Amino acid sequence: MRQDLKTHYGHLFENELLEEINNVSTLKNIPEGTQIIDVGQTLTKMPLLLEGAIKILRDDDNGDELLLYFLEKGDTCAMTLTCCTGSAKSEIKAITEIDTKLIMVPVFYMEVWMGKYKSWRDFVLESYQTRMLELLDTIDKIAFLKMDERLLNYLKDKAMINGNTKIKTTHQEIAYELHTSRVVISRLLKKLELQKAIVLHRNSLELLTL
DNA sequence: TCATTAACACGGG
DNA sequence: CCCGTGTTAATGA
Repeated sequence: MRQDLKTHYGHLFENELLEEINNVSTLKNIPEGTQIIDVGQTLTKMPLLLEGAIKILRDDDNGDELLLYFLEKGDTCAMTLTCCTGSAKSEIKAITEIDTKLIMVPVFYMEVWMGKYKSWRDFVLESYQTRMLELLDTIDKIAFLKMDERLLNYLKDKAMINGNTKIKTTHQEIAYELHTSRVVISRLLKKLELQKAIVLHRNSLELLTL
């Protein structure tokens, strides 16, 4: 784990901090499609991503969901950052998008390191800033883009994260994450296929334009 | 006009 | 058969 830390966070944190992280954290390998955090769950550890990707979803009252953004390597969970003091509950749901390797840090150390290490403070603040911008970007898309543009955007994000233009998903799953109905997704996907932007298969599709 | 809902047929695993 | 997919008709915003 020490080597993993060095590789992914060595350029951010000084050796002393890396050593502390190493001493108090646990390394986890989490398979694709695993729910890591649920709404209402109390957060006791904060994740530092080494490899893989996690999708962050917001649940509404009816059990409907909406994709907020993806976390990739080097990212951390902003939700954890906001409720590191006390024992606040999570407002979001986190599910691994692909196989993911991450380090879990007990939230107790978050505060300690905030005062002790400038590099940690900078990292937390910058993460917070980045997540905020991602959120704004998502809000912009929901507010100003039509569903067909959002769909294409979503597919490109997926392709980017998987490092592959072949995307393994169903129309229904896309519909949930973009918060619309499957009929719409099916129709739009069909349209994209006619435009030669994608190729449709069962349980997967392939992106042709990047 | 366009999204949603329900309903149905098709077909692959 | 079960489920994902493609399509349509009715309804509503």
